[in-house]
Amino acid sequence: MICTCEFCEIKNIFYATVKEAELEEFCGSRIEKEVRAGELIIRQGDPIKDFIYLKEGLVKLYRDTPNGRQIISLGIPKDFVSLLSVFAGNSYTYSVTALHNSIICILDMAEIRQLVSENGDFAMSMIATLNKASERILFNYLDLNQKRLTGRVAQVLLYFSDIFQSDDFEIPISRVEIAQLVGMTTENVVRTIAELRKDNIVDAYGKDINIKNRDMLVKIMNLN
Amino acid sequence: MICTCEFCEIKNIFYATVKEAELEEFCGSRIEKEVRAGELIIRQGDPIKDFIYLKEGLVKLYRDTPNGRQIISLGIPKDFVSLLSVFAGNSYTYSVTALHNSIICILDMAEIRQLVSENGDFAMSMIATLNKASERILFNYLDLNQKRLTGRVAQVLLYFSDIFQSDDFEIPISRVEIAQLVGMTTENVVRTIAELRKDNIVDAYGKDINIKNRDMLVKIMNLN
DNA sequence: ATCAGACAATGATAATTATCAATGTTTAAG
DNA sequence: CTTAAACATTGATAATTATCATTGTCTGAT
Repeated sequence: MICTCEFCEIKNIFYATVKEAELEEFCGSRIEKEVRAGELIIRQGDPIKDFIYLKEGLVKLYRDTPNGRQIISLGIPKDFVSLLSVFAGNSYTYSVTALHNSIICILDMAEIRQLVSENGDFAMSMIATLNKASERILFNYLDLNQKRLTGRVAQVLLYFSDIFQSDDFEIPISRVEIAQLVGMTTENVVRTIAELRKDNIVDAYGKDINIKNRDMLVKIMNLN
Repeated sequence: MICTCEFCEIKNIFYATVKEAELEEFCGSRIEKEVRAGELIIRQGDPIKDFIYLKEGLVKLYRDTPNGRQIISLGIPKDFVSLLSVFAGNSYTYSVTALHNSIICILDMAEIRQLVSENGDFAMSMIATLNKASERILFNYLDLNQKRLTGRVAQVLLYFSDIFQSDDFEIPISRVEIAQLVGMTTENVVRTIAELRKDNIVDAYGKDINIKNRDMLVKIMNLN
């Protein structure tokens, strides 16, 4: 047996739905790959041949337009990095780059398609997962757009706090990238974080963040 | 045979993928319903029991939050009105209301699920369609957020022009709804349209719009 | 037909955010 | 270890957008 990752989401879908023989065949053709922080995993415009799953690490999904770069979302372990457009189009409409050193699992898209076609339960799980992920991204955006800058920054900080399960963490992206993620200028990201520091709501030295007053930060997120 | 709509998207998926007997059974259990302009089709929070397809007319998908209402997208004929969250959650995360008198086709969600499970080709088509629709909505939002107010209004007007295949049409939504669709205030929607009129780019009397200088309108959409 | 409530329009003003400029700091490549 | 490039910071200012106030207009229910 080649698939040994205990908590692999895809494998779990399989276990629930696929015969043992299918699983082995499938696992045999997958490629596990280490990527370094900063390394490009998917390039916007590239043909979609693989289905990519994030085993370990942290990545950003973003797109470049004539008007600048927008970060669409971050991917954490167990996320399908291929999610938008994999079943819809021929080429990727966004890029993916590793933020931390990461391990990705590369599956053949044709095989995934075949599995969807042949295995109804697998298809259902796949639809549900993709549906959930794209809804989360969309609604997150809708939420952001109702907020002012302070609220957006608060939301980002609380998001990271949630990912790292701590009030004390290192922001995995630069100020520039925060700006691209929430749709504001870099200068205003800096200023807003400085404000939060002055108001004693967070400690912030560069990328090190400590949330000192979570209740207030949540209030700011909701009111602005 | 009960399914007689010549251009039904769902039926077409079936034809390509489903046995004749399945199709008849399925069609037998569908309900076709007329809804009047203004009528609520799906209420945010309601349990998801049906899968709804728009045969005729125009609808809006929107959600209400503590900070106000946001229109997520408009649905046109052949759109799946149930798209976000149908396969992901138990209840609708958004509402749907008819803008024009419309005809919807109501299918049993359990039957759709069963078909996905039993019929791989159907599953593939379903994934592709949902994937495409949610990507369109998301990227449309990302586009909007890079634009200033003038650009957003220009984009909306061109969008309607595209739906109605004419430079001369009646906006199907109010100024208030345009504001909810593109994330700006009603006052600024009014002002922006007034600007476009003064600059001789559109004629606008109430809901009647005539695009007089399409090239310029496209430029405004792209530059702002 | 009329009347309340929603919608539309416009101006004045305030609040928010972006832009521009300048300078300090960190980081990665050689 | 050094150095250029990217990143971060801050202030001043301009541009954009929202808010508030007021008035006019349309529309659907009685």
